[in-house]
Amino acid sequence: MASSGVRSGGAVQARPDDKLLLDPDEESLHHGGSFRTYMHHKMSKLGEQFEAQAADLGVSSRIFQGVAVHVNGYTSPSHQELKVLMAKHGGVFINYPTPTNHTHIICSNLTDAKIKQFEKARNHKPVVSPEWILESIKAQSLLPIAPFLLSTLRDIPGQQRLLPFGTRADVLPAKDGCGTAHPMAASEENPATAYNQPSPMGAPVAYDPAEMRAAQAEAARLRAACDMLKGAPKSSRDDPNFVESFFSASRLHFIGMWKTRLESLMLSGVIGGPTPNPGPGAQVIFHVDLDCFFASVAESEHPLFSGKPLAVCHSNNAKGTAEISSANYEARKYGIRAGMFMAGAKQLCPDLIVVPYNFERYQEVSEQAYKIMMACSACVQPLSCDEAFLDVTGLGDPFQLASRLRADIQAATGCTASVGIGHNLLIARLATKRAKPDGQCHIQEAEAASAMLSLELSDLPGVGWATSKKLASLGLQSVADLQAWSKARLQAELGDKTGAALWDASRGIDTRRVAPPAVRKSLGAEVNWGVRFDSPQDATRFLGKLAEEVWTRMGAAGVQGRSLTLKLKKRKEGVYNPVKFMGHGICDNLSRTHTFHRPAHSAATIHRAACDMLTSLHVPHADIRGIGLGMSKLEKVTDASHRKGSFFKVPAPAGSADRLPRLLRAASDLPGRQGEAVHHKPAEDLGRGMPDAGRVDCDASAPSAATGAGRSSPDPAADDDPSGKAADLQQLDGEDSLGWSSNGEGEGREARLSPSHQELPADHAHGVAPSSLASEGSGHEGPAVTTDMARDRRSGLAQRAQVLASFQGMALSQIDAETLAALPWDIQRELVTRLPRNSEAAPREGVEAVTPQPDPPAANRGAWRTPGLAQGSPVASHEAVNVSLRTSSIERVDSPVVPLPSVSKLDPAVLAELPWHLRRELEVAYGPELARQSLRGANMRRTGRPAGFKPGPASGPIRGPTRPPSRTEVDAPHTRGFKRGQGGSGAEPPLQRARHMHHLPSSTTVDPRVLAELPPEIAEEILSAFPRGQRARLSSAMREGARSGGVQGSHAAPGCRGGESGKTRDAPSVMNARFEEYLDTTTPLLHLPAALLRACVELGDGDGLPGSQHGVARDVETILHWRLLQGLGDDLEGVAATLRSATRAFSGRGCLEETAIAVTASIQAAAKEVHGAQLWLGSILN
DNA sequence: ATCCTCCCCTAC
DNA sequence: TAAGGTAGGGGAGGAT
Ligand SMILES: Nc1ccn([C@H]2C[C@H](O)[C@@H](COP(=O)(O)OP(=O)(O)OP(=O)(O)O)O2)c(=O)n1
Ligand SMILES: [Mg+2]
Ligand SMILES: [Mg+2]
Repeated sequence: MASSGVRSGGAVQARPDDKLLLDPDEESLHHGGSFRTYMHHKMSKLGEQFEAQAADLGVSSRIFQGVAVHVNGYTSPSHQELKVLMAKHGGVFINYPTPTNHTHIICSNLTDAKIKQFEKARNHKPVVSPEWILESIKAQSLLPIAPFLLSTLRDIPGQQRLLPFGTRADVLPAKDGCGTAHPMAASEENPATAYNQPSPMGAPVAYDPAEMRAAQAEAARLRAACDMLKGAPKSSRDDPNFVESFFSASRLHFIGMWKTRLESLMLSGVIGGPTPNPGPGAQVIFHVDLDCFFASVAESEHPLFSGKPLAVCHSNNAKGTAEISSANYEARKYGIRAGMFMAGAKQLCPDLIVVPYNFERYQEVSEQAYKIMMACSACVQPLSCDEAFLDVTGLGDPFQLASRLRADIQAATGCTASVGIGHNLLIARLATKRAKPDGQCHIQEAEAASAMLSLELSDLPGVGWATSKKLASLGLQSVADLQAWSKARLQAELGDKTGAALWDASRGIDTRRVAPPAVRKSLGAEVNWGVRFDSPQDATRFLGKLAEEVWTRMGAAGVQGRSLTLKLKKRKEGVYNPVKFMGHGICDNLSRTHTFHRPAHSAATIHRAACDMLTSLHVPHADIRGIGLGMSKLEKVTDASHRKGSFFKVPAPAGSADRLPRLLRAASDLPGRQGEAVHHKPAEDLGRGMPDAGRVDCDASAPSAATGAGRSSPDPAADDDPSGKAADLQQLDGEDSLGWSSNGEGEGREARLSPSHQELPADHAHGVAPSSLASEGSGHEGPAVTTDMARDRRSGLAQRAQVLASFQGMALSQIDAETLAALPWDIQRELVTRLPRNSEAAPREGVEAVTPQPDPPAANRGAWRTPGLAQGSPVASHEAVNVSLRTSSIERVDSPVVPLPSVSKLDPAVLAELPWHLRRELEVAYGPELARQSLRGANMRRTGRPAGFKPGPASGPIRGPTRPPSRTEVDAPHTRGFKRGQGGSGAEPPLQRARHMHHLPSSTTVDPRVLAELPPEIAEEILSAFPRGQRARLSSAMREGARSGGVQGSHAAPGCRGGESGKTRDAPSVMNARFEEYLDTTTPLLHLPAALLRACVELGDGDGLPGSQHGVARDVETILHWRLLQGLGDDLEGVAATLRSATRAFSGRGCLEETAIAVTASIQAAAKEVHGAQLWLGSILN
């Protein structure tokens, strides 16, 4: 199978962290490694093991006293055997070398890669063959190493790398299979690849003192000018906006969120989307990676730095625990690595130049590099901000292509990139290692197998510290060892997948193909630095921030989620002082997951569930060192409500035009403001459809059902899927949103934004608002300016807030791509992160390909094939890949947009009662500020609860004693619902607010047996809501599943649906019409009793239900709603009866009976409220 | 067998 | 002083 990297999961290793217990203050600082730099721990741990082993074995001599060997690569005798021999004879065996912990390197055969590796070591040690050990033992004394030195290194170190023709080993046809003979030596074409004098054996040359002083001064200036950490409070204790300020300065946050940003940029057209992979067969793969990316950016902007040891880091404190983010290759000669503490780095190189981060620039460079890569090949798989796979099969000579690519990247960005070339992803990736820095390397298929033998196990992608250790414990030290094991044995030891992946990887086998970024499966936010809580309320508050963050990101991504995970780091017993300043130190990691049976629908919902989980984990607040929230079981937001158009952006049809404004006015006490309606630009609107925004379908004949466009001419009878549900359901398991489609027809239909013909006003780049929708009082109660904006504020860039405000309420797709591209980086980022991709309300004008673009595949696939562009600038190349595309914008110019009042003007109570999709819309438009406002509403109303209702904890949604972890938790939430129904007759506030729309359960979650038990007309209604294929499947499953005859005959086969339903007329189409009606009920709040909805929500959230029962719970809810649709909404007893009958259907299968009973009671109790609720709502709305 | 939860591991 | 995030793969073990 695909051997995408080897991973070992589940293995409970003794982490380096765990053992520090030697040191009461956890890891000891003088080791100089970061928490992530396990090397030291690894080494001491193994040293201990060794000592124990030696003791066991009994030391038989002291021949190797004072000798510490590190065995490199495959040897004979084996790694393990040498280890034993050393142990027996008084030597030390070092698994993980540092410049100082060993005296000799033992090695059987030298490869280029190894030489390179040795060269990089600060003080290289003699490299000796294993015979030295064997012979010494034989002689019973330590023999001189001279005769055993490996010949290649016996001469002047580094000398053998000076190859003829003055070119680097990695760009030349080389003995080691590195490089492909090519007439155009890279050195000619690209000076960057020309040989650079390396300092021999990595011993750093002396630097010019004057230059060095100048460089240090420049670095100091940069650090002083960097306001990233200036004067900011530093922990959760003292910074109320800690989450924001932390993220804005976190490098790991930056690289972690990068993919999300790229995806959005692709969607928005700023960066073109990728195209399908060519079919099966031999492929040529590039792995492109910028050299020491962050450091390189600094070097390129300050040439003074080049050639001097440089690192990117927040702090220059030579005793500190700030982490190195990236070190240039000069610094690496000293052993400096990413992740290292500054203290350790300065120890290795006191003259290290330290520069601060420049995230804006990294983003720019990354984008430029991606544009160039996509111009090279349209088939690009992004891996990270500085790294991607390219499929360049059939695009010409790989070596030349790579040279060109690297040259272009360097020309455009000032940063060098290296390219690994191989016949599969694994080989390409390994080749990059050899190529670096600033080189390229082609490992030919024929030499791949032998190339593998020169690798360390940890060179295999996916083999990290724990896996190496595990393998070592199995006696596997080298790739050759690995190859000697059978796949079955590896699988038995390491698990099925891991074993197979290792087996493949050790042979250079990798069946993956360059692929589009997969649909995201989870989304989370966590903070494990600076987290210190003084009270449980602190923790709860913090969780609130995280909940908002997660909720906001979900909105930006257009997803909902059903599974929430809380992650906690709990200070380990006995560890009080993390070595790292404000770090988490040694912790136990805990997590708890909560599954909603329907997607969480507000920040408050998320917060509440999170608080419950926090409580249930029983971690004292003072012990919490890290905390995070993650959402999984994601679904694209395809709710029917979203296809109805947005109240806030759509030109309201006559008659209904004032509906929402009125609602909003009621909510905000603002006078109507239609007069100030904004006319935003008729820009290219790429994102029409909701989830598929990125896929700009040029095929004019393609039905736009998915985008809801078809609904403008509703003709239920004519359409088998009038409700559009089919489209929705398909989207749920839809491909991706980037326009990669695995069916190759994407060729020639690949659509990108054409550069706008409208000239962008120069001011745009300088932050002048493109629209007049500036919020009044954009001062402190202005638009939601979140997370990264905190930095801007501190920077005094208030202007940015205005720019952002001007985009408020717009969808990404509505913003002209050039406009977006011209904006400053962080504004772009903010927009891309915070705005919804699409305006659900966008007028449904067509997107037409101006030119059909019957591009020949090769041209479309890039490689600068486009005539006239062969020498073009990268930008030109990029444009060449674009397919001209224009969006006709009918009536857009005149579309009035309802202006949004400032958040603080919104009445939380009204917010709380809005149908969730409306609230969601507002939240997406406003950003997290609105979520906060909603939260206020929820809390406010909660405090107003009637006496007798069990109050929650003082300051937050934490509830009392929580459910036991495993079983019988089923009744906890239902009990809650029941109690609420009983006691909360009057003003009992809804914790979850009313929603009027519901997902139809996916057909796979509708149990046919349940359907079969239902009254025929209900079952029929439900069936009819599914698209034909699923309907057929369900109904046949239903017929088979139904044992008793009653329902059997009443459901016709798909073809003659309704024919036998016995119900006089064309039942389905009537029902469909009803369904349409339902969907068109834009303000169901007016029609459905709020209390009833609330009761549904009680059931709807299904807190804590075992996953297997969620589908059933959904069914119950769906049924309830169908009954409401049938006009039974006022007949509460009837609804309750329906529910009871559904309950009967479920009972005996051991689920939900209690739930249903509880909800029924709840509904009955709620009935009393209905009248009052209607009056209340009515008063609000009029 | 398959799913679910709670981890662990890896990569950037 | 200093910003140790994010997402996916995968295993163990229990529930169904
Ligand atoms: N532990 C890490 C690893 C990476 N990065 C950031 C800084 C890097 O510059 C960037 C890219 O990661 P790479 O692994 O590609 O490392 P470099 O590009 O710095 O070096 P190389 O030349 O080895 O690719 O990600 C980081 O901050 N911390
Ligand atoms: Mg890199
Ligand atoms: Mg990289």
